Amino acid sequence: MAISQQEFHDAVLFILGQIPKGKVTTYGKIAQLAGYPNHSRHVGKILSKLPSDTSIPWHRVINGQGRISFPEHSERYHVQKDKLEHEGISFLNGRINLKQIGWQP
DNA sequence: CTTATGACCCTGA
DNA sequence: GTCAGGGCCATAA
Repeated sequence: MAISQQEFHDAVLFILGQIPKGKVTTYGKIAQLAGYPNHSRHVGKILSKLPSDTSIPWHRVINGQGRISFPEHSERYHVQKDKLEHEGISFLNGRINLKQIGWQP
């Protein structure tokens, strides 16, 4: 029996729920914690399929460069940035200091 | 089967 | 610090 992708999906959602308010993490980190180190892209894929009314804090996920993985002109970028700033996370030149507010289990 | 795409990551220049 | 190249894996055509 092949590895269940449902497990990966659930693991990602569970990990997202563990991220404390005011902290952020990266796609690769989530994939790693879920047990699939090389599935960073799939994390984003899962998030892209989440409904807009979800209670999952998807906005606490950014890329390894400390940047939001959306073009600055896009609507999603501003939504995520607004949510993060609302939690007290500060942006410096469009970037987040992962050293400071990067979540570590 | 091969290509193309995607909310990515690591390394080297 | 930024940028480009290669790698990674699942899905769609």
